[in-house]
Amino acid sequence: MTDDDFGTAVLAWYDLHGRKDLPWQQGVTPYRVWVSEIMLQQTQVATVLGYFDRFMQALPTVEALAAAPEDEVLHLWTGLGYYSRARNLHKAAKTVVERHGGEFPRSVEALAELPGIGRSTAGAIASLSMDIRAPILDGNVKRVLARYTATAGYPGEPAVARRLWEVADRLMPHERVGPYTQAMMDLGATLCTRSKPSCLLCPVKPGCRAHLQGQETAFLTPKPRKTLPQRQTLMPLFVNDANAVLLQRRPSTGLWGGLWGPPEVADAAELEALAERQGLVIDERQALPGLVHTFSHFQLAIEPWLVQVDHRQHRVAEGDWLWYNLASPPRLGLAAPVQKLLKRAEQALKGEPA
DNA sequence: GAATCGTGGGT
DNA sequence: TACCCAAGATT
Repeated sequence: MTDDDFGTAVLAWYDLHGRKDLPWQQGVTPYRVWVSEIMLQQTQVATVLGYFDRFMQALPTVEALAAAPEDEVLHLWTGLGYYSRARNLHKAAKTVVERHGGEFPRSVEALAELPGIGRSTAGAIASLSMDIRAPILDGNVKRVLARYTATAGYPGEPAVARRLWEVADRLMPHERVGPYTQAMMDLGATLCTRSKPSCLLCPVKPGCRAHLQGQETAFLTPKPRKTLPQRQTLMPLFVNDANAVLLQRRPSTGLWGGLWGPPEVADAAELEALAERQGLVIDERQALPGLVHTFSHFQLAIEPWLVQVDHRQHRVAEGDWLWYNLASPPRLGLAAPVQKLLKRAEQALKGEPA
């Protein structure tokens, strides 16, 4: 197959078998495509389906997003993970409104200057919503191209990535760039899967070096793994008589950046000291069942304590602290395990067994 | 170049 | 079960 044949075959396959009914493919605009692409970074389509429409309904335009409080944006992102994506999205929206008059810049280079938009996401936005010829290189496309060219090596290595970008650029047609971009992702997602690829149905099988060698699953080279470090933390859930839990805004960098959560302490003594500092008089406390959460790069053991405090004694927390009312929760960002903890605290307060 | 950043699904 | 890793970007 020639390079031209590749694009032609991929597009013909897309017209018959590509996905055209995803929410962000309806009423295509740079804003909708941008939000979807950010949500889809390292996140499966099925997961994003539960977030995209709700986000768009709450913040239909880049102006609405730019004007929204950060807590609202993080609230809409709650449970989706990689929360810096949401903060960067918010920041980029403000830039688009304030510096570009509410219009997205119409080049990959300018798009990639916005926070949270790298080369691949910029290529996706440009090709899908602006008809600009710019390739993408996400997990799906990496796999398709690594197999098609039998490119060995872990793509995290810059030399391998550089080579795949060259291939991506060389094989991209000059017409119908939007459908082509969508087609490449669909090909990787539905046919050229990590295990058991459906080569029989593949439009570019005649030119696929990996298939010709019978070595499809030898690509991609997997990421080298290390053993997960273990961490441990104590999370006191201070509850007042109104069934509100004391939460603290976490720093914008690091784990769960910008979200709200229970304070973290190393031991019981530190818990006492924290209560003292906040003017909280402890009525009673009990340990709730522990929680072990596995992240990509470490494992965290959370020991939650339910600590009921005397409402007549405490003063209202301010600044980075707030009382989170379980009955009427405010709109702010919570990490998934924190949501789980709050639910657990609510049950314990109702007297239900843990 | 290596670490960091979440959560959920597939094998 | 224990890994792998998904429409990656940033530091």
